[in-house]
Amino acid sequence: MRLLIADCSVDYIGRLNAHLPLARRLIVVKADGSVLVHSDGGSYKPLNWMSPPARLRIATPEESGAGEGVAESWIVQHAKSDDKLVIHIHEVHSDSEHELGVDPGLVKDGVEADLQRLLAEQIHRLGEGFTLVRREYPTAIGPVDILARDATGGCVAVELKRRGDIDGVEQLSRYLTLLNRDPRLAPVRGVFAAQQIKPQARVLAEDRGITCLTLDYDEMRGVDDSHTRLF
Amino acid sequence: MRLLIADCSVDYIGRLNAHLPLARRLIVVKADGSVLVHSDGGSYKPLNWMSPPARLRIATPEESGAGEGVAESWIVQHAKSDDKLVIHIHEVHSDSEHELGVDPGLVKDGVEADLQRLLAEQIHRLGEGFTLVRREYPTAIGPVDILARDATGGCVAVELKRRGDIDGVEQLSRYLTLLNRDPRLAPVRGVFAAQQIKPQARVLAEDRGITCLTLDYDEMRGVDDSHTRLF
DNA sequence: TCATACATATCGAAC
DNA sequence: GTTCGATGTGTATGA
Repeated sequence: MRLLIADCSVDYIGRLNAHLPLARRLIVVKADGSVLVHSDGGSYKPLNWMSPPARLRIATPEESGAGEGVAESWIVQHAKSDDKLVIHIHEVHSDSEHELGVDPGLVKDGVEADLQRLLAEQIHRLGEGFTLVRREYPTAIGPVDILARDATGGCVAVELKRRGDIDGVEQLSRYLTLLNRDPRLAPVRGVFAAQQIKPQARVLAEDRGITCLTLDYDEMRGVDDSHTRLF
Repeated sequence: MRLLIADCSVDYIGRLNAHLPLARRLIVVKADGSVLVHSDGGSYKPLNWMSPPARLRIATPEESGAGEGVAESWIVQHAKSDDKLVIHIHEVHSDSEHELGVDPGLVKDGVEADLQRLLAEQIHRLGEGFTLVRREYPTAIGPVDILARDATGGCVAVELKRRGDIDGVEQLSRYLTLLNRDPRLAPVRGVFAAQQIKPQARVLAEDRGITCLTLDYDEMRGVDDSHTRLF
């Protein structure tokens, strides 16, 4: 990994054109050829970048047709498309190279898959007497997150989201339309379950006769003793 | 901006929990308190991060309950939520501070707005004899990208995307439902136009009687002479 | 390789 | 402030 602090102007030419005027910035060149250009603010998204795999070529200012004051021009070419990042470096304030090695990678907990596993194990949270039919119940347009039966044996399709917005309700509606065409299942009720349900999504869901269920992940994880808080 | 190359383990505790085992990484601390943890690969997204505004506090290993070999523990606390990033630093290989100043910001050209402008100018791409009613036609649930009339005077609503997926079809369906309640417009047909339309989206669109139209942005831009390539 | 679904998304504009 | 829509979305997973 190479780290550069430099006064530079940057142009991206590809799916769109984007230009950065001359300013002092951080430039990161990774081992896979990807490049990030960061300012001292914003969030984790760089001002401009090139995705891997890419190749960095250093051109003279004459070759790149750069203007006054350019010491070096970097041309970062994406390996599989015409996307190109051109960095005109005016002045370098810091330049260093570091060996990092391969990263062991990130371990996540609390994503939708975890919610689904917990709700399947704690299916009673849907209501008294509910039983699990199966997770990822397959349909022609994709798998339903959870299929269950209520106390009276009626079929219930559950769409699970971390954050419940209008798209999730639409998705569940499509599944319900399909499932209700199956005489072995119909009538199928819908439950929209999420850690947080947006008001607009709740209105749409209830308008379509879909039940909304807010899930408390911490509480559900508390019941399941295989997890402990990290900090 | 502070740049650190260090052997570290990292934990994010917030909307979910995420853990990074001990390895050598780049740590960037920005002026607004945001922190990025990058490996020497992947893309522009850090392995772990904290969004601004945030505050960095350095704790002793005893205080943070860190294990063997930890020299310093950084606790990065988000200013407006309970999100927290904890970095246990084992060994520092490089540590530097740099003044960058405020960035003048990015100038973009060629996003969906341009695609919309081009299609409005080249409305014949919808079909022979089409005429533009207006762009951003207002409805109660938001503006329709383009409203047009076909050769027979029939009303046509166009939803425009760079990448056409199922969400775009749902969005257009909502507009069509609403527009068809207006007796001055009904019946209104739908056209789903995108640079690339996903198979799943195409199936759903055609199931709902919506016409799909794939747009060639380069060709449309070629007709329009107000754009020139930068490099 | 391609298609699909999820994400600590981020970012900007409209309201 | 919040919500909605776009993003050069990125990333993992499964067919």
